[in-house]
Amino acid sequence: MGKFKRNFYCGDLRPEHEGKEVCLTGWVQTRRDLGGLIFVDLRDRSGIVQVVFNPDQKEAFETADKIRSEYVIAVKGKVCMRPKENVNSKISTGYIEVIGKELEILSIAKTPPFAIEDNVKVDESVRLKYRYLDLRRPKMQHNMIFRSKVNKAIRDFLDENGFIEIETPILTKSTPEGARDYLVPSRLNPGEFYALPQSPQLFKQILMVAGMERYYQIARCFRDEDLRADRQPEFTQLDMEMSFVDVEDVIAINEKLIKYVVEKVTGRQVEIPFPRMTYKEAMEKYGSDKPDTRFGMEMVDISDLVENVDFKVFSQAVKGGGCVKGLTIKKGGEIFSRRQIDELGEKASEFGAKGLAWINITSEGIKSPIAKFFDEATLKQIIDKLQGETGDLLVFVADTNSELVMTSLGSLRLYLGKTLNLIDKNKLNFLWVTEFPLLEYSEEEKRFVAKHHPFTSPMDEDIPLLDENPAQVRSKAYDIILNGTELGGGSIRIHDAALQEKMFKVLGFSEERARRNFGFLLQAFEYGTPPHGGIAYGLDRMIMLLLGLDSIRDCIAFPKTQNASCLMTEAPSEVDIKQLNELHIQVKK
RNA sequence: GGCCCAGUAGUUCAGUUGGUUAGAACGCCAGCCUGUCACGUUGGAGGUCGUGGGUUCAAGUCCCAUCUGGGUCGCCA
Repeated sequence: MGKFKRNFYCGDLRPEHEGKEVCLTGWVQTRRDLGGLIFVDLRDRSGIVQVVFNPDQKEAFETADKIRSEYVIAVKGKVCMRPKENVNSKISTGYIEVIGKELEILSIAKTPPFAIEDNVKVDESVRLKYRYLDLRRPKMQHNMIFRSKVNKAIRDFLDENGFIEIETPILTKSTPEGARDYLVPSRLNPGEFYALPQSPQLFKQILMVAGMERYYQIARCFRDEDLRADRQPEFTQLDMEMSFVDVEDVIAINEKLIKYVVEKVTGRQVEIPFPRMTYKEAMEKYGSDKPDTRFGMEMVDISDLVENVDFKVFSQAVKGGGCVKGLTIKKGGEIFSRRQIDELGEKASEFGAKGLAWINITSEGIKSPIAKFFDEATLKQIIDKLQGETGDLLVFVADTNSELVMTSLGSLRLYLGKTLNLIDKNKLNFLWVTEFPLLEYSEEEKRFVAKHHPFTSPMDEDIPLLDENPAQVRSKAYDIILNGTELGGGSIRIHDAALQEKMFKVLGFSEERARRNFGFLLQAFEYGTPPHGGIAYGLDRMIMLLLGLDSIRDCIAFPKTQNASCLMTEAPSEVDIKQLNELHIQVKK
């Protein structure tokens, strides 16, 4: 440290500090050299204040002549009111300025590749390479501070509610099912590997067996899958687990948690309880298991109306076990030209639909390539069911595969919501989606796989279906959705060893394989297991949404690129042959 | 693995049907300037046009391959 000790932050200075001798430290934002007078905007974490140097203080003035952008300096000076005509109302310290008396350069700086200011137009790869400069920008500092506050609020609430923060291993056991593991070779055990955790799932359940009752952790998780704007290979979960609870208990405490955290960090009011929707309802109305309820335009099923019409695309879809669903685009007929309606059809194809039928309700009557297939009464029934009015455009997807109808039309709904600006960005729409299917059939593996994970409990009344119709079994799983994004999900777990073994059997695990992969859990369950359940949130994603960011990378200090590399450290990189030898690893070239 | 977009000065971009010495803005450097805060003003420096190959008398521009960054589908229990 230099000669002076900081006693004030730049951004904190106000008229009330007039006359105070202060010592400031920070980075030079800009220097404005007027010849006989030098202005320096000094920046620290708190903000910016203007420091003036004039030739009366010869030594300081001469030093001020030398400083440049991003030099690190210490300034001793006096807080003065600015003359009225020189007030800068754009900055919070604009009524005052500091008359510099002494100046010390603590560190010189190369010219940065981009200006340290918000809204700077610079490619993200440049920002990532010089992340330490990017993080100096006020917006990024705000994001990091916000994130820290979220963490603190979470810890405060959970601590207050009897949760214990427990760390679980990073070097752990590879498990099949789910995402690809990151592997770590073992030096002491040739040919064997640890895996980095995809989540602390098994450990938190074991902690329940261990009698911890209420656990949480802000845990780093790793998944070796392709990246997205909201997906990083290493990410942070808020992980929770509770004993002696059912679905309602988990939901209740989590609503309180979210209310507490969001109100604490954003000041915005959150109404609880949150709305709920079953998986079935979500799929049928929104074509998604994470519906964005910030706008309407719900899907309407017209299968019953068109089962026997002449239009074979519709009737055969229904008869073949599928369905026909439609959306009402309010004033869509006025918004979209014929050509744009065709483009909408192309969009629908991209989303997997075989085609897009449409009915345009114009003031001159119905315009539609399919209307001729319906008698007057049926047409009226369809329009009535979709609450179509003059000017509206009704669009339909039909298929023998109901799920395809729902997901493609659901994607089209989202696309329309975005392009037609139907989404109110100021809303915070929390939503629970419940009663997820326990299993789904994997065409790739020719067997049932767990929709959530293999430890999720079936709903009690559906347990008998496990044998006869596994696809019908609903689970005690729930997702928490915010504005159409999955914030987190969890479930009540199976705590009965026999049921767990049955579950493995349905999943096609041999007893041997179940033992090999999860033996420790099954064994633990034999020693007195409380009913338990929990949830895990994608914390980065939650922070991204609360900050209104487009990318998760903007709330992670050192994120990775789409190639899962770090442009600053240049990881991953090749390693010394000596290291490989110690790890008993040979690289295939 | 598929599809789409981008890559030209430190940064953000322009660059015509292929044709002279590749431009602009901001930034940077130097001079002048005592009330600036997007300081002003005068002058100056700065380019393997992502990389490799090809077509051509001639390539930033056309073709092929490849690398990098971003978006997206698959994938993400």
